[in-house]
Amino acid sequence: MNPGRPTLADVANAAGVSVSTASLAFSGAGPIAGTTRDRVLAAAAELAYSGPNPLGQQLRSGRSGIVGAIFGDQLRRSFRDPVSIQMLDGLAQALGAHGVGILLMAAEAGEVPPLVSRAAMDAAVVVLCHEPADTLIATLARRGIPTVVLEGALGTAGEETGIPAGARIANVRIDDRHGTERLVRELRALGHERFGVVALPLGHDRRLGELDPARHSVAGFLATRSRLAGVADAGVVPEVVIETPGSLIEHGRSAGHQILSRPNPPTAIVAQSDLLAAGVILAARERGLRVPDDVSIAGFDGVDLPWLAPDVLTTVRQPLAEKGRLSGEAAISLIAGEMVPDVILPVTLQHGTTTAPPHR
Amino acid sequence: MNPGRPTLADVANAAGVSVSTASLAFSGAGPIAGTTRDRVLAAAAELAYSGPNPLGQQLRSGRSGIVGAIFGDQLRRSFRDPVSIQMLDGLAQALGAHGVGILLMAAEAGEVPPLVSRAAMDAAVVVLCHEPADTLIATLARRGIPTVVLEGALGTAGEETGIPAGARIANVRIDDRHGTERLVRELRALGHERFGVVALPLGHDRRLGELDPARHSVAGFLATRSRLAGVADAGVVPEVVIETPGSLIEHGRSAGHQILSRPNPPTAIVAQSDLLAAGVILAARERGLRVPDDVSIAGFDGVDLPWLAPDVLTTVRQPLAEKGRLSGEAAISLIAGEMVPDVILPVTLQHGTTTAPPHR
DNA sequence: CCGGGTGGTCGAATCGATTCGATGGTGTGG
DNA sequence: CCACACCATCGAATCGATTCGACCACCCGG
Repeated sequence: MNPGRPTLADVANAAGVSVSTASLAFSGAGPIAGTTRDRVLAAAAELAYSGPNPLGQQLRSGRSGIVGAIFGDQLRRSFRDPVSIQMLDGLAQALGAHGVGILLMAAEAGEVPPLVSRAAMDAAVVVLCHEPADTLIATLARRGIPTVVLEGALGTAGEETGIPAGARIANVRIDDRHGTERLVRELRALGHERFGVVALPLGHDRRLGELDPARHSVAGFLATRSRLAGVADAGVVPEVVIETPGSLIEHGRSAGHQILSRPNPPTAIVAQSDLLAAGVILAARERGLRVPDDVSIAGFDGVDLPWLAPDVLTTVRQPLAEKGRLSGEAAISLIAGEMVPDVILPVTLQHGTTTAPPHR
Repeated sequence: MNPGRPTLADVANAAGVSVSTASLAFSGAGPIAGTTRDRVLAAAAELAYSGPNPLGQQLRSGRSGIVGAIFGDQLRRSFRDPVSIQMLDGLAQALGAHGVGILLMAAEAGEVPPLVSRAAMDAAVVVLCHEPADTLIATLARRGIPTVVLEGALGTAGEETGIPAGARIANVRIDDRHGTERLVRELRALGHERFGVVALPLGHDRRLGELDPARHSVAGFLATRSRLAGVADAGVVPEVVIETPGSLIEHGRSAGHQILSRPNPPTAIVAQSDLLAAGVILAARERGLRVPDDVSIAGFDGVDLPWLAPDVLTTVRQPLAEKGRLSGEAAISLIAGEMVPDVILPVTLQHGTTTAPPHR
């Protein structure tokens, strides 16, 4: 401890009042005479006392004033995707408005970072971006920390996941299934019949390449991952599905090359994120293919990609900052002990210049 | 407070030992019989006690296990620049290795966010990216919080800035002045004589346009902002300096258009960041200018810009993750009460395809 | 057989604040 | 002039853990 730093008791002493009175002078809770308060504040200034020690307040109140935000990868990678950042920004705004801080944590590859099991938090927001998070959530639940799960698996509520029954968990997600379905239906309406899909990571193994048939059948994949269940809903079975290690441009680029180097490649490529789609577009450009004349490419998220000019990506826009804000408010409500209903945010189709009828 | 959550006292009670013994069972500090420890742990499991309450530990130890990271803008904007993110990633790694968490704070336009004056932190890292931060640093100093300042003004140590004398402050910066000088010298060696400069924000007002002569003369500007003092060191007085509201692609693009639309524009444009330089390149492309044949463009930072292909930016690379790591370690040392010497990291010139001899 | 050392346990103080109930004093209304 | 009420202040308990010094019993060596 910083030795010699004055405490409230020192200030009270110097001001000639009791500790409880000095406390009132700072908190303003309870009646106190103006002259007394001034005397206390003067004494505080004299001693260079910079206000009540937050640790004492926290122990007393049982609140740390902190919400943990847990991301599913190294920050360097998570934050290269504007999706995470816009989310985080919305979250920061909502929590900041309540004077609550954000404790940043990165959970690589399904590990549970020590901070998750040890740090003081009033609530947690799990932002894994499409990775399973059961052990993480179970750890938080065991600690009794209310948790907001973003885009979590559908059956988060106490199943055989090791998550205790009474856990206070709120879910926030977007209607990605419908969004994808509408996108794919439009592509079909344009005349496309053969599709390629570039998918976000399906597990913790982070591989790049065609769907591993030993672990996921195309059908099973379409059934379990809601963002792409919409593909099946639109009546499409993709010719090829490439799994990527993350939502980054270079992964999309590699996947794009893999798809476009096939003999007679699909005429439409649906990527599970905008960055992946941007990578596919770069790959197409590198192969001398014109977008959308030779191949249509669509993304998902609706983030700004100014450098993609002159192309404007056709995509499904989700309200990212809004999602962050709602998560923050859900966390605040959970802390206040309120029940929080699950939220499903709508998405909107956004037409760009990267999709068109197939060339024949 | 979460009512009914068991405390160490409850566990001790259930195990039939004293509180102090129960504490030893968890912390492992001090002698304890194996059988006793097992009994305590069993009782803990029985009661669903998930380990000592961090708030209690924190008060007792006087440590919160948290370091604040303060950024100079909305997170949404700060984090669109890979510079901040790589820094943050290095910081997270260094702090994570010591079990210390990062509390994220955004300080817009010179304001001091409430968290800075109220939240519990053992140290702070101020990452303002070239904005003045005196009031912020003074606030932290008044609270007795040791602080690491990145790329701070040169005279941070207790001047007439309102920063108390005994403040424990460490500075980490890069040798940007030399880096810029070397870059500009190379451009001159290539034959360039007329330069344009795209600058990062100079104050809190965040304007876009030519240097406001009422507030900064070109000479004064070159003298005070170290990253560009190097331009003067190289013996160059730029023909035009455009001030931007931030390090973003679109700002660089606007600035680029402003410079390139002049009659007889400069042959070389030096941007104070890679994102700004990328924006200038986009502007040049939009105007039908060839880079580097018609205009040479250089940046600063050395971040990956895969989407700029086929161009590869000529730039000055700074070790960003390393800078973050060192800042984290500096913070840890400060917390431990050690003195931390200022650090100046070297930069390296990185040749790309965006600079060449001027066209005549 | 006795004394010293030691390993294990416990009680109590401590960290820094908040808050409740009690007390004393003053002012006002009847 | 008395009594009631209310305002300001204070003392003490409390939040949940850590840690220091005391203590007890046991073991071992002399």
